Parts: sequence; structure tokens; C-alpha cells
Amino acid sequence: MSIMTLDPVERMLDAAENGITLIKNRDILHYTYMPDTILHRDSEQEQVTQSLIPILKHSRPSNLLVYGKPGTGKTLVVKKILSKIQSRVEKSKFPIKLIYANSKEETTLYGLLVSFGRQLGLNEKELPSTGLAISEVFKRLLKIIDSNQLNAVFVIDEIDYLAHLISKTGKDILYQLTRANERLTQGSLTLVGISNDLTFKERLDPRVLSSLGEEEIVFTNYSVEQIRKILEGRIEQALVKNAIEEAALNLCSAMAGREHGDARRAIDLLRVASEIAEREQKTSINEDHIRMAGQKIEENKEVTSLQSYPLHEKILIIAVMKTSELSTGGIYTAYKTLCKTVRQQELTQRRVTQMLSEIELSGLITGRIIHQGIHGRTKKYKLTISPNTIKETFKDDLTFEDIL
DNA sequence: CCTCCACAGGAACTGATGGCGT
DNA sequence: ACGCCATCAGTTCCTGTGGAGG
Repeated sequence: MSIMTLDPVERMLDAAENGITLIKNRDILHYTYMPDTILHRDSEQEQVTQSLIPILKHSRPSNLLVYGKPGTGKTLVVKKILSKIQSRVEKSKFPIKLIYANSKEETTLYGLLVSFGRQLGLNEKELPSTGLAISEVFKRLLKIIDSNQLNAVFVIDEIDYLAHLISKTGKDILYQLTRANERLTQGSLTLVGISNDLTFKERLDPRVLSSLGEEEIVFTNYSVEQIRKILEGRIEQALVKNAIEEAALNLCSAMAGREHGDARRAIDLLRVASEIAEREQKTSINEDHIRMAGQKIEENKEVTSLQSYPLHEKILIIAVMKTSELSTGGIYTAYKTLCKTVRQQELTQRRVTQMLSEIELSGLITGRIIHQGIHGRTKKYKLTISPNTIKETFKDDLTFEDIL
């Protein structure tokens, strides 16, 4: 290694040139990477294939519902098998069209339908991204499937979010999707729903359930040992030999397994830890690196969610941080005074309670309902992140100069 | 045993935005 | 040009509630 330079940039460049390299292939340490073989999921793969097989015989397969916690490989398996099926039929005259959409990424019902449409080949002109009635969008989707004689497979990830959107707007799109085949003469439509929430079925319209739930597949959580195997597979491809200590690997699997067997989290941990170790010029990843990675991932999550909030939510978070009286009333008065100093129109208490519960969902604060007898009912909130993170994140924002 | 607090949180509505079809 | 539609942030009005204190 070259002599230590004082300039940190020079030092990093030096290290990159001559220093220790742990990572051979960074992409493999990303959970979006699709490995050739999916570990521990043989029977699930068989089940998925089984229910989709009719497509090869030119008839409509059963609709499919896939359950499993995050990071159990649901999406991976479904995508993999569908693409295999697609490559099988590629040469035949029988067109299969795979459509994938994640309900969480598309925040509105309209957006989701449009994303389906885009993948079916409708451009901005044929399907504008705003302005139409939802029933009109739906009509156009069916029209293109019909006129191109497509056999479409709609994969709807996180379908529980979609169900939630639907119940908010009152449009029963899911029902219409399941019944779409009756309106199609030339093509067909198959639904594959993927859900994280195992109780989601109970909230579903029974008419939808009867056709969507024709087949059900449950992905169980990974055990710690299974996660370890998955990690080993990736380590072998992505890292140099002996890049990770035995204990660190154990810790990594344990940390991810403890939650609910989330392989995605395990891989994230590994990637960040290896980056840290590499930067530190260590010859291997040890337990501390894993712990630091865990912390860093947490902090990153906090900072990005802090930054992404609109102005009034930010003010509210600062109010929670600065006040000691953490009942809703207390927070609200604190919030009002902050609004005055920042010269912002204050919002109603109703709105504020709503914002507070939204922030609570993201995990930055936690709330607990407390009954104080004659003193009524309140929700007491508590900051779950360190005030320093907040100050650090907002320190460049001129709006908050006076209140931090 | 009843009362009454201090809010929680649902429902329905408003007004603005942006863009369609005709 | 006009009416219509979806969406979003926010408001208004509302009903509901566990238990301390009388």
C-alpha cells in the first residue's frame, strides 16, 4: 500500500488502486439480482408452474394468489417462472404478454391501470396518463388485449394496497378484472396477485376471492439457516475468497432471520457491510461491520423519510422533538407557535392528528392511546429517532433556521 | 354508578389542478 | 368551449370512548 496521504480523496483513490478489494461483483449483492437457482423454494416453484401450465396448452390458467412476508422470494419466483414460460412460447404464434405492476409504487388506481396499459404497448396518445374516467381506461385495456388477441398475465404485486385503494374509491376494479374474460372474445386475462398480508383475503369481496383465489400458494418465512445458505450463495459469487468471517455471517443471518426471515434485508446488510469493510481496508468483514451496516441502513431510512415529508409534517416532527408535553393537545400548541415563527398558516387539529398517524406509520414516532379518566383521552407520542438526526437533516433548510 | 373530559378517528365535502372527449 | 373525471390537501361536522372523580 502506498504511503498515507493526508488528502482523504487521494487516500481513497490510492486505496481503490492498490488497496484491498473484497467485492468482485457488486450487482449480485443487490436483492434485485435474479440468481439462476432459487434456493429452498422448489415446491413453491412447482405449484406456481402447475397453475400456470394451461397457458402452454393455449387455455386460460387459473388465477393465482401468492402470500408471503417481505423477502421470502415471492416476486422472484413468480417472475422467474413466467419468463420461463414466455421463452417457451416465444416462437409459437401464441402470444403471451406479461404485465407486472407493483401497487405500492403506483399510488393511485389510475396510475396502476395506466402502467398496465403502457406495458401492453399503449402510448401516451392512446392512453393518456390523466384526464380519463377509470372505466374508459379499463375499456381501452380490454380493447387492446382483444384486438391483438393477447393472452395477458397481470402480475399485481402488493395487491393488498390495491384492495385498499379500491375500497377508498369505491371502484371495484378487481372484480372487473376477474370478470374481464367474459368481455373478451379474442384474448384472455390471467391474474396473479401477490400479497404480504395474510389476512388480506378476509377483507376481499367474496366474488373477487372466488375467482382470484382459485389457487393459493403460501411462502413460508425463511429460517436462519436458510438465509445463511442464500447468503453463502451470493458471497461465493460476489466476494473474494475468505472475505467474511464465520461469526459475521452468522450474525448477518440471525439479524435478518429474527424479524421474519427477510432475505432481502440479509442481502442488504451484507452489501452495506462489505462496502464499509472495503472502505476501511480490512481484509475481511467482521461482526462490527454487520452491526454498523444495520445502523447505517436504519439511519438512511430515517433521513430519506424525513426529507420526503412536506413542510407541515416537518414542522410537526420538530414540534414533537421540541416539546415535552407529548399529548396531541400539547403537540398541537407547540406546532401552532412554530407555525407563527416560521410564518406559516397553521392547519386544523383534525389534519394534524391525521398527519401524526401518518408519520407514526413510517416509524419515526410512536403513539399510544392513554385514557386519563376525567382528563379525557389522548394519544401520547414519542420520538423513536434521535433528535440529532432531525437537526442534522433539517439544518440546511432555511425555513427552519429560527426554530432549530 | 354516573358524568364528563380531551381528544380519536370516520364521513362527507371543498377547491384547486390537470387533462380528457366532444 | 364546455362538462366531466380523478386526485390531493385540507376542512367541517360528527360520533365514540375508558376511567378518575364526584
